[in-house]
Amino acid sequence: MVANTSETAEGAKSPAAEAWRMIFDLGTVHRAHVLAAAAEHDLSPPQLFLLRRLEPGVPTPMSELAAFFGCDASNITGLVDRLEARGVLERRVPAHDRRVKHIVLTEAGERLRAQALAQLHVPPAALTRLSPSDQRTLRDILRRALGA
Amino acid sequence: MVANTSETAEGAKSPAAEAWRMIFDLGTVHRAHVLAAAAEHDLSPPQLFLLRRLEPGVPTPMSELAAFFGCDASNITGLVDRLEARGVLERRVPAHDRRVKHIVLTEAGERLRAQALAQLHVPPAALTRLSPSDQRTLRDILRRALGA
DNA sequence: TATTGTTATACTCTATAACTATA
DNA sequence: TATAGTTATAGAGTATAACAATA
Repeated sequence: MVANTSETAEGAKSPAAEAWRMIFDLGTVHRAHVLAAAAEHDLSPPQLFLLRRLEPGVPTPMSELAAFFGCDASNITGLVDRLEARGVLERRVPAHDRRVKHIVLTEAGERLRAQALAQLHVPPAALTRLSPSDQRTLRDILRRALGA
Repeated sequence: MVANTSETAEGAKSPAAEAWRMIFDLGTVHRAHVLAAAAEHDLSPPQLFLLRRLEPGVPTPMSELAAFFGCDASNITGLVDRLEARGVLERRVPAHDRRVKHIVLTEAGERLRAQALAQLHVPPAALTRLSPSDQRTLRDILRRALGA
C-alpha cells in the first residue's frame, strides 16, 4: 500500500462506492455538455434543471420544487420569476388553498423543454462506445437501482 | 404512440440514451447529498469540485482547470482567490513560463479534500441496495466506459 | 503577436431573516 | 399558530471585455 488517501484506495472500496465515484466522473467530465445544452437555449443550468423537473401538464407546487432540489424556497421564487417573465411557465393559485402556487409550463415552455432535453439527454461517447450488450446491461441495472 | 415528447418516448431510445438519462436522475436525486458534503466542510459545490480535481502533489495550471470545468478563466481566479485566502491551496509560478500559475494543495488542503471526498463518495441507497452481483457488473461496465 | 491570468462589470444563484397572506 | 411564498440583503458563481505581464 502506497500513500493513498482513503478515497483513492481502490482495493478497500465496495463495488457500489467505486461505481458511484465513476458516475461522478462521468458527470464532471460532461459538465461542458450540460453547459452547452443550457447556453444554446439561453438557459442557466439551474433553469434547465427546473424545466427538466416540470413535466408537461403537471402543475407543481413551488414547495415541492424546493424540496426536490434541496434548496431554499426563495431560490425557487427567483428562478420562477425569470422563467415566467420569459413566458416559459406561469403561476396558478389552486382554489382549495390560496397560499400555494402551482407552476405549469406554457406551450412555449413545453417546446423549449423538449428541445433542451433532447440535447441534454444525448449520451456521451463514453456510453455509446460500449458494446450493445453492455449498454443494455447498464440500462437494466440502473432501472433496478431507480426502482423503475 | 401517445402524445409523448421525444425524451419520454421510451421505446425509441437506445439503451445508452436511457442509461444516460437515468444517470442524470441519480445525480439530481442526490443533489442534496452533494450540497450536504460541501456545506459540512464550509465549501460551495464549485469549490468542492475544484478540490476534487486537484490531486495531492500535482501542481495544475489554472488554464487546465478552466478547460476541465468548461468555464471562463476569470472564474477560476475567483475560486482560487477564496480557497487560497483560506489556506487550502496556493499559487506557484513555474520557472519555465512566468505567465502560468500552478495550483497546489497545502497540507491543510489535502486533509480537507480527503475528508470531503470521503463523504461525497459515499454511494446512495439506490446503488447499495443493488445485489452484490449487480454492483460488480455496474462497476465493471463503468470502468470500460471510462477506459480505466 | 499570442497566451496566461487578473480586474471591472453585470447578472444569476443561493441562503438567511423578516415579512405578507392564508389556513 | 403554522404554512406557502415573497422581499431584502449579502455573498458566491459566472461570462464578457479590457487589461497587464510574459512569451
